[in-house]
Amino acid sequence: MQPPENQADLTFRLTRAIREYQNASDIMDEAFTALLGINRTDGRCLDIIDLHGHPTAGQLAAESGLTTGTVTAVVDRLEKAGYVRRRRDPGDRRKVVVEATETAQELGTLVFDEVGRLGQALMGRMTPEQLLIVIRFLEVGNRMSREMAALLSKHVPSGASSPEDRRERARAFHREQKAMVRRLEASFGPR
Amino acid sequence: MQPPENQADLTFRLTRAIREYQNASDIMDEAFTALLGINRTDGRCLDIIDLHGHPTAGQLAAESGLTTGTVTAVVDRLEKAGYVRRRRDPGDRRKVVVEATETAQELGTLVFDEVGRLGQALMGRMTPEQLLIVIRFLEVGNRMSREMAALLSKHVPSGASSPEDRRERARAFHREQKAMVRRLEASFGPR
DNA sequence: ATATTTATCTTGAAATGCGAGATATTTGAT
DNA sequence: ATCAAATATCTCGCATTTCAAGATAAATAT
Repeated sequence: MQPPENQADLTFRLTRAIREYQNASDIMDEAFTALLGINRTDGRCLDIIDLHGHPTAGQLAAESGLTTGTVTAVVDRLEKAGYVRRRRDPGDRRKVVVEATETAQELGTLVFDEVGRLGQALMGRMTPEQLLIVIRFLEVGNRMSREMAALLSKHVPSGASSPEDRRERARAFHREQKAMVRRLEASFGPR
Repeated sequence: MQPPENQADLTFRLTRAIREYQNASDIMDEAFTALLGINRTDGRCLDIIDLHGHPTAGQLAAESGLTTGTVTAVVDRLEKAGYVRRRRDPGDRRKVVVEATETAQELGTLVFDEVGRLGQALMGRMTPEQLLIVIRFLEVGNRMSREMAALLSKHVPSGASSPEDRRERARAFHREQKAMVRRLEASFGPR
């Protein structure tokens, strides 16, 4: 019985699976995007629209990291392709609400509902305890990433910047990060 | 004790955590990309370069879904920014091998090593059995996604296509997908 | 009532990506 | 050994996408 080595192997294997998860879902999204005949950015925005229900153009811009001008063009293209429509928000007529059409939803269902069913089948074979283990792992990981990203954003230069400045900023982030890591690690409880 | 409802809640919660995982890691990548002062595509390619060690330009094109001409421009920009360098493959002088510079690696380490440490700390608090549950879940999910994506790619039109054609293709995919789902579900074993 | 802020769209210019083709290298056939 | 065919990357003209400044309309604050 060699728990230390076994643990290390499993840790490595899990790290790898996590990293590959991102890649696998990217590939699926790309294929869907290609099926719809839209470009990568438009596909990303359509996913955001689906995930958020019916965001305003501004919300879409914020979520996607694109400028509002670009979002106008994205929505124009998606509207032309028949995948979204615009609606004025009745409570604030400055705002344009963007929603997915029935066409987009139908295609999404055709492509993703069986994946979803398969996922349900997989989860259906797991005990509540097992589900909770995975849930906790992912939820903690999500929280870690979000907090780290928020902190890192504070160190991003607002305009042009030299390589030396970037390195200094990365160092400053690293120092603050260590404090955050200590706090988060403490929240994990005893080892 | 209500196992059916509890199970459904947990399943929903896990589905949600999975979907949010993708978003969380995207946000972290975006922040890193912004710190480096490179655009989204260049950041994506730098990630591929890091993940694959030192891909050839052609491999980078295949992984990224970009044309080789575009990859040349991407590598030009990354090289100019000091994050990658080109090297001729001594065994085949047609091939250009692209590798990350020490600068890129240093910045990557500054930004990601503590996240990695935190991940290790989280995993260090889990038993081998718990690790295995998460590993299996992710590895099965990764396999599902990859196989689905490969099948879906076969239904992507090779050029311009009408909305009706896209719908038909999605339907055809759906039918073949069901057979695949049955096979994959059978591989999960008894419920 | 007026000034200020907010939300989206327009526009000119810059950046990015595609696709055809050029160039160099390697592989396969004779 | 020689030549044809295939492979790998880069070049180039053009198309598409994105940015940033500014315009317009609507909502909020004074």
